[in-house]
Amino acid sequence: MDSSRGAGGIPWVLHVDLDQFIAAVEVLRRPELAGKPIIVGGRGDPTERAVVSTASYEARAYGVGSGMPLRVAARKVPDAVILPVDHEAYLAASETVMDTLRSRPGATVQVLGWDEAFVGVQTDDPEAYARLVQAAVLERTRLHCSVGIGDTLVRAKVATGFGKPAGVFRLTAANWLDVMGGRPTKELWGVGPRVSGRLAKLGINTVAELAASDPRDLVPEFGPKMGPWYAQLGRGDGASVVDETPWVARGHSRETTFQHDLSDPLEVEDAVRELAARVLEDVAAEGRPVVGLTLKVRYAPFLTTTQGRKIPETFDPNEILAKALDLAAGIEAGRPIRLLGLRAEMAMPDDARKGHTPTRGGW
DNA sequence: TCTGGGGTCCTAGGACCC
DNA sequence: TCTGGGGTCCTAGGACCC
Repeated sequence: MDSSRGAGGIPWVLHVDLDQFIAAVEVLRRPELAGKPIIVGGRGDPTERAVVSTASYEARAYGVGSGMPLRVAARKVPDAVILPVDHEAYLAASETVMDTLRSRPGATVQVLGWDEAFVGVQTDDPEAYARLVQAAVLERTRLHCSVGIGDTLVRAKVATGFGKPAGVFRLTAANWLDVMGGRPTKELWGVGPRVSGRLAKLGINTVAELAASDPRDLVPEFGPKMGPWYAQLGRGDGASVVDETPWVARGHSRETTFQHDLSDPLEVEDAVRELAARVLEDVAAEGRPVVGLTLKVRYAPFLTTTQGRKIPETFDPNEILAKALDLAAGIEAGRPIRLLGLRAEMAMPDDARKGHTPTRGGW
């Protein structure tokens, strides 16, 4: 979008990713934890239904990782320090990091999450620039980060993994296949276990095989958009412009996993009311009308269903609550419920960033 | 290993219209 | 009567990311 800013040099994409971010923030305020296996998740109680948000490298050595049930993690690392998630602390640290990235003249910054961002910059020495960024972030926040350098967003993102921890790695069209070609497709950003399994059924197991595939051959399996997108991903190609247009939320949702499955309809209704109140708080802060509602229900043990409805634009909390309760009337009576979720979709402003690239989860 | 919480986007199929 | 061919909107579900 804007490649004319800053000093001379070639445009590069940097992907900056904080190392074990959440665990590192916890160590900053409790230095005595340095070097110990730290697991952050839920309310910090390993007897509850919750999962791991982040584990320190010391805990990862025992096989603990993000998304693992807290109970299982605690069993694997008996002497782990288990801490509750503290969103505010991570958000504050994140904002300081992003500020530091933006403060460099000519840099465009696209935030992907608490602990990572793309930085667009023009320079003849991207490695030197990356080291400057690392030093600046370390000085300002005492946090270490790794930096991937690429000629596309995808290559920069994938490159970061080779730089961890606290390193720098460059991936371009010139070395993409040398580095990635022999690796399984699952290592690509946007290819998970399902898609890699479906690719394998087509005889495509490695990145090189995906890169060499004809996009048209993937359409019957993946559809007109995702088929060609996966082929492009295999080559590491795609967008190369960092888009700093502020992100606009499409909607807000809240969900709760109950520590004990709910069977009483009155308890269910209370839970829906509470979810609605929390969702409406977030929506009200946006100042945009609600145009749709979706209720998610997980019946024990794991059967999840969703029910959604478009609604006429409204700001009225009572109306929205009434529609949410309407949806909840579709819940099967007497069947134990493990999770309830409510999502409100909001009207989008005309100038919001469009999804010009089919990706999920942030850009 | 018995699975959070907050997001995004894509796809398929049905309804409906001309 | 043995049954067109789009186009659009909506909903449910799937997949992935941090």
